[in-house]
Amino acid sequence: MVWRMILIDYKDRRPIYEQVIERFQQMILCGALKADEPMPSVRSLAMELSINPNTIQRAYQELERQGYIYTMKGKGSFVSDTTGAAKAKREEIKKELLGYVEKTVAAGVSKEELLTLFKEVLGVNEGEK
Amino acid sequence: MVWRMILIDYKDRRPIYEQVIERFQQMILCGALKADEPMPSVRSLAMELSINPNTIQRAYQELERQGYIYTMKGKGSFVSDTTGAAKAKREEIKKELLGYVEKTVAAGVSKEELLTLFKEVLGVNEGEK
Amino acid sequence: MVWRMILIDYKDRRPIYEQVIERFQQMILCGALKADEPMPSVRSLAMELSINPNTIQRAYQELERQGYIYTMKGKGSFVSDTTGAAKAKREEIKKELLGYVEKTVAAGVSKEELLTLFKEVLGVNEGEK
Amino acid sequence: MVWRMILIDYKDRRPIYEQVIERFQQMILCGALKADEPMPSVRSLAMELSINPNTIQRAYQELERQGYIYTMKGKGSFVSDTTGAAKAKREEIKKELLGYVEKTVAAGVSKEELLTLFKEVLGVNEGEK
DNA sequence: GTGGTCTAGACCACC
DNA sequence: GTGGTCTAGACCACG
Repeated sequence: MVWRMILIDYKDRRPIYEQVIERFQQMILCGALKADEPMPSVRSLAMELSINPNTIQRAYQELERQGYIYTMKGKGSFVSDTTGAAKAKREEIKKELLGYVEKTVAAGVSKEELLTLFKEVLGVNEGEK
Repeated sequence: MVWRMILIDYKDRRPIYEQVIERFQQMILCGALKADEPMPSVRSLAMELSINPNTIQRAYQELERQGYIYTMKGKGSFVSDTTGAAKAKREEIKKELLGYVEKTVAAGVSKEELLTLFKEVLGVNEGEK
Repeated sequence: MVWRMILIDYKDRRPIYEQVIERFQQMILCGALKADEPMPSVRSLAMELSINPNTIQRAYQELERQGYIYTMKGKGSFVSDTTGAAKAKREEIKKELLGYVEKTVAAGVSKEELLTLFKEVLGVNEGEK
Repeated sequence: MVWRMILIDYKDRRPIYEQVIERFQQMILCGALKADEPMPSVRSLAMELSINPNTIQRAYQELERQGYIYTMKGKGSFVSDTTGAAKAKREEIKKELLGYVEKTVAAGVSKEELLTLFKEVLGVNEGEK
């Protein structure tokens, strides 16, 4: 069962359903969940996570709306083909990053300093020829 | 009047008082507001932003609790000396960045790709001939 | 219902929300409220004490910030595990005591006299034949 | 000038006039200020402490009401004879202590533990014969 | 049902 | 004038 990879952080300020959505997005985009693979049923996942089924239901609805999964009545939900969605996701990341950088720079951190931080976190040494 | 720099985004999901807090944190950390400078009074700022005084009050209390401002009863609130706090803030940014990068990588974006994005956003051309 | 133990003293100069905070701190630290036990809901406690829900809400937020309780959105607030916090609290008490003793001594009361007072109040007869 | 001993703590939550009152009470009770000695004038003390004269005025009024000083029109304020007041003060301390101890015990600290703390703070070794 | 945010308006103590 | 507290009542998101 892959679903054990879904972890709820109750200390997180974000609602549970949003955490579930994000986790599935990640698993689908990174290829851990392949296209047309079946999603766990709402009831079973809810039970496994000790969460209200309504919450899972809401997450699935949103995932379907965003095109990550599709639903076949009476059969269940399945992973969509998201080869095209990856590009959209990258644009989203860019946008998010931009907003974040703006805030950081506004707080008085120089761009050079920020870049150094990025490299440090990513573990990239560029000085090597 | 510097306070015109406080802008409320009603489309933002975050509560108003949190936006106010963040904005003042930025202005104080980047040096736009100097130590011992008076903050606008709760009532006046509330009126200027067309916001309830209680909301501003709450933001100020949190700013005081975090050490960004201090208040003298009957006189008003003033900017604290935060020369030392800047370092703590940078550590916080680092942590935030780390979490963000983890999420992005989890979604299937390679570290190299991410670094390229960073440089693009920061407008830094490093390897350039 | 344990909540009847919360008593508001309107003659007390301190604000209501602070009294509520202190009372719960005591009950949690002395073990009257066990970890993971549910706190009364904001609305119900407010009604029982004939107090505005906002005031209780403020107390709960502060208690959460101080780590005495945690809250699950839509479900309620619960008592945190504070086995470690007890030590910190004792240090705080020591500090408070020190300040108090300093003031008293500054007013001209001798240390010996003070100690006698302490014993009297605590009901301890130590040197007794 | 003895008045340099008056220190205002702006971080203290208590109002300034109350701090002034307490400080003078201490100095009078411990004998630093003798009976019939002149108090500093409202204006001069206000100027020295960079405080609004109204605040000093209020403190003096309260001190007079409590019998610590007396005022002669056109001449100024003077320290009262407070040999009898010392006893009253001690009773007040007892009461304050009692309330404090009650709170501490309510928080789960044992009486024995508290007494040990008291001795430690007071620097009294009683084990010696 | 729960907690979280916000408004409008009031009263207080302090300076 | 200032900040601090409280009330009454509303709306929202969450489970």
